[in-house]
Amino acid sequence: MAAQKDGAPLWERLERPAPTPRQTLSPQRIATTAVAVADAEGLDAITMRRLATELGVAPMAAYRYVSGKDELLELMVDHVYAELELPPATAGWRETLRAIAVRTRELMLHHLWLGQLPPSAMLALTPNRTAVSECSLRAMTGEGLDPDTAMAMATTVSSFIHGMTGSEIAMRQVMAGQGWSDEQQVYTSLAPQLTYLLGTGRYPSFSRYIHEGRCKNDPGWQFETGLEYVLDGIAARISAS
Amino acid sequence: MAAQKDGAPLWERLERPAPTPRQTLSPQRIATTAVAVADAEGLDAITMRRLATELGVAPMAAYRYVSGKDELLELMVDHVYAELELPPATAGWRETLRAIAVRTRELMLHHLWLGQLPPSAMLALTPNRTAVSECSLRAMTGEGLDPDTAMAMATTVSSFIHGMTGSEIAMRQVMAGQGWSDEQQVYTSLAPQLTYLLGTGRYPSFSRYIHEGRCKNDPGWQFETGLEYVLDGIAARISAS
DNA sequence: ACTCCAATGTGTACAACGTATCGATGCGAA
DNA sequence: TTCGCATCGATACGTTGTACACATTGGAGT
Repeated sequence: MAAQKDGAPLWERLERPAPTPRQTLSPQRIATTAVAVADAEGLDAITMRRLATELGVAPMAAYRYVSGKDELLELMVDHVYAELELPPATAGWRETLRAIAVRTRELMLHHLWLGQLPPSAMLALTPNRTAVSECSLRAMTGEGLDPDTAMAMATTVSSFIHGMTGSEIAMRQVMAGQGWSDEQQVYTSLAPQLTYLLGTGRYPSFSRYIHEGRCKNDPGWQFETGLEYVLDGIAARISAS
Repeated sequence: MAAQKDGAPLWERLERPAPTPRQTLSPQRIATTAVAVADAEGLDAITMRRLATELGVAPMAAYRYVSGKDELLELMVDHVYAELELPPATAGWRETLRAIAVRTRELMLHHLWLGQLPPSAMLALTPNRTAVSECSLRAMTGEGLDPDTAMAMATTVSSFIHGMTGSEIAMRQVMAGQGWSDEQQVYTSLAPQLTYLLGTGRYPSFSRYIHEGRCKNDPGWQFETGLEYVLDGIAARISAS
């Protein structure tokens, strides 16, 4: 618990003036370099030691600013979510949710490690992340919905985003881990698994999709198609009330 | 690569007869004990060493059956997905998808570690897991949809399931990590973060939900409500075609 | 201008992890 | 019985997160 001189949460500590102007280290610098490393080499490259060397500093130095690796990840999450540009308050609920969905997916694809976060960092209540929830929640309550329904709708879209993009990221991750660059190459290099399973003849529909599907290589199409399904379902409930 | 005497995938190796009847160890026994440990103490408790002591065996013994920790996780995943009872082929697409959704959620809540899997295990193509995909895919193709659309619809529901249940699990995980048992206690013990953020006044809609929402403590309601939204959206597309 | 003290970064250390390597052992075929 | 191989044991290495104690610094109060 080296980081907190009192019990205040990370974000409150962050907003009061820097304790001392001397520092070669700061939460900002820690966050940006950690994000740079994670973007370039994946989440596994994020090591307290690696971070320290990257900062030109002793292994334990960063512990003055984050209480441990979990808080480091929270810091990174909040840092990248600042990139996400929120739609204006004048936009309709559907445009708002769609924009947030598309941009969240882009954000996650720019920072693949967002798909591998441990539970604590996954639902960490960071300011910039909460701002996104606030934005979609406001869009729904503007339709005159009660808070519970509004939240359920926003959460539904959010769950779809993270589920869909999460598996898209997992796919890329596995690809990158093997050095496969082409997505078609995955289906042929994953072949030992795939051809065996399909060869059992127990998965006819799945097999048919593999052989006849045309959009296998386009996660973007799957994402936007599915997103419209979800938004349609929500729209039906709104117009019905 | 101690596990494969040839390059065959895990599941193919599994189905040919046991190499030798002597063994005190077997993939089955490894899977069941590993799942038992993970269920009781979380995924972090799954250690090759811990697994070995639990099996009453030397630390490296299990490497004879799985090539590493990743394959161990795949084995565990496939093992628990065998529990999932699939709806009959006679059921309609909506009943099929709903049943799979509800039961997948139950499965994940019975095995919380399913929400924390690394990317490789997350999208691992295991037999029992593929059987689930096959089932929902068959339900959709039965509606006369082309393979791509059928897959997009099945994937949409699947993404919703994993996104929603994933964050529900993350919540429980954080609770369990702190020893909080009551869910109401989370909202008051998460207070340092929450009250600070809400105190800034920058999140009015979010704040209103926290204070006025009534279903905050019922993830089951959120799940089933959101699921109906998603299914409604899909139904609209099916009847429109 | 000098002192002091809290804030800051350093150095060392430990337990636990995944797993490579090699040696011991015991079963089944000959 | 003997051979050979599948199986399991023992030991070891490099890496991880982080606890702990120490050195250093720079500004506030005298």
